[in-house]
Amino acid sequence: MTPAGPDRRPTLADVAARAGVSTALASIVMREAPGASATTRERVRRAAEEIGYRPDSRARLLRSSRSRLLGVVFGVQHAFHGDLVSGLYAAAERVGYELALSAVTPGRDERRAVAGLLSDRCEALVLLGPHSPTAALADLAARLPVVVVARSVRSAAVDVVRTADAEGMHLAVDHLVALGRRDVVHVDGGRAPGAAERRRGFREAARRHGLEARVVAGGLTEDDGAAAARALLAGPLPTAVTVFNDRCALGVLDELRRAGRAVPGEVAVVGYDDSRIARLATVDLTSVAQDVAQLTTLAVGRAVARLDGTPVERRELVVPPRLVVRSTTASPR
Amino acid sequence: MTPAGPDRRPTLADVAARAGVSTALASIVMREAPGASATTRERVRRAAEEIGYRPDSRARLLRSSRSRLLGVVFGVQHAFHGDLVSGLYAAAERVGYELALSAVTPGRDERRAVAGLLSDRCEALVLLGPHSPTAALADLAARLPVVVVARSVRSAAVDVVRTADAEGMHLAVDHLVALGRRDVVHVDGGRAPGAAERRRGFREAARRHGLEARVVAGGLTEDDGAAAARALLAGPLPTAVTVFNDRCALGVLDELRRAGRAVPGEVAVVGYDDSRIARLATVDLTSVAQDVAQLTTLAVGRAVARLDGTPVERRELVVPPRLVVRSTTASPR
DNA sequence: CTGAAAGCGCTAACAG
DNA sequence: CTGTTAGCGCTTTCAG
Repeated sequence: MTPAGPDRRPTLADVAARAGVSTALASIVMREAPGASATTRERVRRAAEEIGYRPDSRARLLRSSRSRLLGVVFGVQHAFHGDLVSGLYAAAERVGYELALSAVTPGRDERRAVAGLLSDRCEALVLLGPHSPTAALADLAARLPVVVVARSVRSAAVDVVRTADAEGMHLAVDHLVALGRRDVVHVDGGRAPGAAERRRGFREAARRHGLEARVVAGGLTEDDGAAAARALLAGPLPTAVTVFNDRCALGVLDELRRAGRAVPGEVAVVGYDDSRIARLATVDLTSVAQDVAQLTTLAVGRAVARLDGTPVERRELVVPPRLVVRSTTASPR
Repeated sequence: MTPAGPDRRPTLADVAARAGVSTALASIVMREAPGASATTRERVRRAAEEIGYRPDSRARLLRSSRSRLLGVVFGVQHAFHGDLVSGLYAAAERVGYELALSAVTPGRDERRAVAGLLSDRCEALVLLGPHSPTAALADLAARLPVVVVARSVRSAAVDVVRTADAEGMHLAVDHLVALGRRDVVHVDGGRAPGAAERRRGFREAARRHGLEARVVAGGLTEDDGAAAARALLAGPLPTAVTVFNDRCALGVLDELRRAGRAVPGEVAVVGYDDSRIARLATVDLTSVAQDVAQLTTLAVGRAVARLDGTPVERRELVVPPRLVVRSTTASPR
C-alpha cells in the first residue's frame, strides 16, 4: 500500500511537501498563527489530514522557549485529588496550558513524581496536598513557580491555594450548636494536609460557644474513622461529631450504626470535602464543601501569573468553604 | 547574586564546558552509557551537580528514535484505576520504560486523553477500561500498539489483558450455593467495561446449579446499587446477591441495612474488585479480587513485546480472579 | 503572504 | 577513551 519508504510518522515537512508550501508556512497553519491566506490554510490542513499528521509536542516544546506545560502531582488514591485534577484540566485549557500528570503511589514518592515533571520541562508545578517538608518545597520553588493546593505552607517561597479550613469547621460547629448539640467532638486527621487547620478551627469555634473542645485521634481512611468511633463508644457518646474528611466520617457513621446508635438521633455527624460518597442517598452526610472550581482556577491562575511575571499581592489564596446540610445532622436533638 | 547571564536552565553544553569535556562525552556520562573513564565520569557528574543540571527529556526523546514512553489513559474517578496506575508505574520501571498519564474526566473524554498521549510520542498505549467503541480502538491500534486492560474487545488489532470475569462470578455463585443460598440475583453493571462478561458468568454458574438466573439493573456507583436494592426490596428478598462491583455493592448493602434486613442473615452479598472499601472492617464485603500486580505486569509486558517485535501467541491474556470471603457471606443461612 | 536558514538540547555516528 | 559532525521535528527570525 504505502510506498517502500519507512512508515515513520509524518512530519510537518511531509505536510508542507504535500501541500506544496514551506514547512514554515505549514507550521503557521498548524499553530493557527496569523500569517497565511485562507486558501493556503485550507490546502495545508487538508494535506495534514490526508497523511494523518500529528504535531510532535516534544519537538514543538524544544524549539519554543515556553512549554506551556503545568506539572501536577497528585495522589492516585485520593478521590478528592481526582476532582481537583478534573478542575485543573479545565482551568488550564481555558488559559492555553497543558497538564502533565505525575502520580504519587505507594511505590512512588513525591520526590520521584516531581523529578519526572522537571525533566518534562514543566514551567510550573501544582502540588495537591503535598507531604514534602516545607524546606523541600521552598527549594523546589527556587527553581520554578510552585503552587501548593489544599495545604498551608509557612514559606514565602511557594504560593498556596486552599480552602479556609478553619472557617469550614466554624460553619460545622455553628450549625451543630444551632441544632442544640453542645457536646461536640472532633475526629482528627493527624498529620494529613489540612488537618491542623481544621483542628484549630474546631477548637476556636468550640471555645467561642463555650464548649469543651474535645479532639480524638482519627485519620484519613474509613478504618481510622471506625477506630475513632469505637473509642467514642467506649465512653458517654457526644451529641455531635465533626470529622476530618468524608472517608473518615463514613467509618464513624458505619461503626455508630453497627453499634445501634441513631444518626442523627443520638449523634450528629459532619464530614469534610463533600465528596461523591457524602452525596449518596444512602450516606447523605452533612459535609463542608470545598469549592473545587475555584481552587483549581485560582491555582492555575496563580501559576500563570508567576510565569507571566504579573505582580502578585498575596502568596496565599484562601477560598471560603460551604456547609452542605444533609440528613446526618438534619433533625434537631 | 547570579551573574548578568540569563538564568536559563543549564544545558548539557554548560555541564560539558564546566567539566572541560565535549557535550558528547557529557552525554555519555549522563546516560551512564559505556565509553568514558571513571575520572571523567566523576568530573562530569560533579559539574552537573554543581550547576543543578537536569536532562531535558523532550530533547532527549526528540533525538533518540525510541521514547521508551508508555501512555496510560485512566479514569480519574475510578479507585480501581488508581490501583492499576500504581502497578503500571512499578511494572514500567522494571523494564526501563516511563509512563505518561492522561486522565479521563467529566470534561475530558477518551479521545482527548488519547490525542494528548499521541502528541507526546508514546510508543504504545495502555487503556484502562476504555469506553471507546471497538472500531475506534482498532483504528488507534493501526498507529501504535494498544493494550486494553480490564475490558474485553472483540478485535484482532488490540491486545487485551483482563481478569477472567466470568470465572470470578462462578467463584461467587459456587460459594453462595455452598452456603445453601439458592435464590441468587445478580445486580448488573449495564454497559460498563466488564459488565457483560460478569453477567454471562453469573448466568452460566446459576444454570449449572439449576438456579433461576435473575438479573436486575444496577450500575457502577453506590447510588445505582441503592436503587437496585430498593427494587429487590419491593419483592420477596433473594437469599444472596452478586454485584457488578464493590461501589455498587456498597450501595446495595447500605440500602438493605437501612431497610432493617440482616446481612448475611437474610441476604448474602458479594462484590467485585476487592477494593479498599471492601476490606474495611465496617464494610467487610466478600468480593472477587482482581490480581492487579499480574494485570499490570502483563499489560506492560505485552506492550513491550509489541514494541520489540517479539512474537505473541495470544491477543488476549486472561488472569484468574480470587474470591475473598468476608462477613457479608460468612454465616450459612 | 511566503520561503530560506538557523537553531532549541540532545544523541549517534564516526573519526582521531 | 575522547571530540567532531550531523541532525531529530519544529518554530522563528528575517528576507523576498
